[in-house]
Amino acid sequence: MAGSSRYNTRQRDLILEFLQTNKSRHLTAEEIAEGLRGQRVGKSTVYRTLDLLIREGFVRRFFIEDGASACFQYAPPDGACKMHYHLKCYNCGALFHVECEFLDQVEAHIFERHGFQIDNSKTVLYGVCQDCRNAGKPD
Amino acid sequence: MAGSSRYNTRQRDLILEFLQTNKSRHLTAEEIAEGLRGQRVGKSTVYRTLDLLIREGFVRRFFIEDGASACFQYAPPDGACKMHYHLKCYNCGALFHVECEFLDQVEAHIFERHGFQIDNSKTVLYGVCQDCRNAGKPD
DNA sequence: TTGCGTGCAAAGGTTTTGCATGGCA
DNA sequence: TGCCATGCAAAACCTTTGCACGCAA
Repeated sequence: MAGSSRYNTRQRDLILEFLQTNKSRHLTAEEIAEGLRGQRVGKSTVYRTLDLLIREGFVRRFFIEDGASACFQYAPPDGACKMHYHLKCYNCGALFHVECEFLDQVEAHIFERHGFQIDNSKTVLYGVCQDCRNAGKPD
Repeated sequence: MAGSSRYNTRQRDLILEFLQTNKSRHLTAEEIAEGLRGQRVGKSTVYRTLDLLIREGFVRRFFIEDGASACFQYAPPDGACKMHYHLKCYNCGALFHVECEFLDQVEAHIFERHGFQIDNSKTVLYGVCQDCRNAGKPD
């Protein structure tokens, strides 16, 4: 279930469970390792397992505006996150899941008119969320 | 012209010129340094100059799907790239500049309906370009 | 001449890799 | 038991920083 790899291990289950529990967030490898502190999961294992889960399509990797480190998110092929776009506030870091027919139309339009097949599983739209705008412009 | 910094230096001119010459591409710091090889431009200077140009609004920084390194692109505040979206093929790396009223509509829609202000200067739509699709699915 | 900008090298942070050991099947 | 997965530490990589020197104004 956790993937088609040969063995199921305690560590892989823990990592996958942690990702599922936090499926609405973008997590760094550091945060995952930190969240599993005390449960004997090495950081290399976190990276290796994430690579595995990405290859198997259970996890997506994003590169966030800050740049330093990659972010990961649980998003199985048949899950809800397959079908929608992600908006990321670069001020507060909040992540929004938007199911929007406009975006679907754009996807179709870009495909028909410009010959480009957008992959929404790899795309994040950056901007500023309502709360941050209300709180005053970020500097 | 190259920015409001105190001094204009040979290195800064070279870097800016290289960025302008390649304005349709996403360049890594490495590629910029490489492109100026033999012209006595240190890599630290590339990074420092890019930071400066970003702060001054002449250059944008992107974080690309491959992940390892950041990409930079010349895009002055009054330039053409201000007004449109970028499509990046994650198979061949090609970058497309798309001016599309659909995208503007989506931007407006997301803003009105979802309260989120998309910043197209930070957003890149990932997918597969026509040539790569025609050449057969990437693996 | 002044002091910012540069280059080199070292430091800092993230991710990958090598190798012996542990644990799943 | 066989062999994949793990953990540690070292390596690899990108980016930033410290410091003395060079160069623009």
